[in-house]
Amino acid sequence: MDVVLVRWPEEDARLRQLRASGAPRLLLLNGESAPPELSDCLEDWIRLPADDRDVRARVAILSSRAETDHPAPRVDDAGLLRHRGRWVALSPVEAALAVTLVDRFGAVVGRDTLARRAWPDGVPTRNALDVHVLRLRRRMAPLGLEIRTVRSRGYLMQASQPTADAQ
Amino acid sequence: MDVVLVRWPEEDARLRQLRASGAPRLLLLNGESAPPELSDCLEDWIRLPADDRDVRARVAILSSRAETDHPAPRVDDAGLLRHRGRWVALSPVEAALAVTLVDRFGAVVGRDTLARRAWPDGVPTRNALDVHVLRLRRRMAPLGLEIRTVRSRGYLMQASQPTADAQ
DNA sequence: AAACACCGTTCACCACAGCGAAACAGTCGC
DNA sequence: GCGACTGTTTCGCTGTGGTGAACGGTGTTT
Repeated sequence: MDVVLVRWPEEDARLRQLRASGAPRLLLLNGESAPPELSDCLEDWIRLPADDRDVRARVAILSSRAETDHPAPRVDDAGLLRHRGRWVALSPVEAALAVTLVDRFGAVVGRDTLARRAWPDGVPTRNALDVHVLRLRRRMAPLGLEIRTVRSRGYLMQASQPTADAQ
Repeated sequence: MDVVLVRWPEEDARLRQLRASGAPRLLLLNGESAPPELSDCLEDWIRLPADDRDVRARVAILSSRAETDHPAPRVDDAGLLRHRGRWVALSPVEAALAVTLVDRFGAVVGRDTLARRAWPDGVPTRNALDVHVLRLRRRMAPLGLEIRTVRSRGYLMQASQPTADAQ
């Protein structure tokens, strides 16, 4: 994934956007500025002037973290679910569900919440949600995303990983 | 948490130990060495000679990551027991028990306290609590958490002791 | 020391509810 | 008409919570 270079503190507004979008970013410190407070593991900084190798090394680290760490997908305005450079097209109902799940990526979303977002005027059947979640699951799988069921509580979207559940 | 400073590449052996132990570490690059490949988010590097502010800033970042990366477990509002980036879903009864135990993480919680939290209107059977503690134990194990029994006192939740089978 | 009650662990079993998945059917747009 | 989208039914698996019972360790009583 591409790492965005940000002059700091000059481009502070742009930095906020990048943080919100989750893109990996490298802050380029000019001269005597105080070191920044990093928001997460997808952010790093380096003081200029710097060895070109060092800049490239930090960019490479951020890039690899963005690939393997906690990548947050997003649903664009055309209903495309994008994740790690790839995408799949979603149907309207699936997009509504995906938006809600991505919105709370990594956290549980109740079935009733999902149902209201997908069918504001009332859920057709008790099983309709299950079926659409099933279809969404199959669409998302190639992107390395999965929807985990939390029984009697709802669903949780996360990056596919063989963790957290064994017996 | 204390951040360990490592001269690199001189102290490579020591670095391996630190990586295995999970301690946060800052690599001090001497002169013209090529930048290292970082193993995780608890590792960072800086090229010497460096501004003292910069070293302190990177130490501070690593330290705060170490704090927030290995906190006590927590039970989120959906009944998920989260610990060190992983999670397991708990049933309602288990969640009630886990909340109480996490609340006093590392300290003993009396059986009566647990029973009242799980069944405010009275415990169904004499060994109902035991059975649910057993089930909770098995669910938590993959997270590296365990419940120790303190005879005639209650139970205590803590991180699993290393037992020859770890990852 | 043996017998005993107490406490906790673990297992097997059951009834029930939530959810998964397939298969089918109706609708809409190109 | 074809394919995509959606809704519905049905079947069955699995998680859940409660129960009884067997097992074992511990401290007390006789």
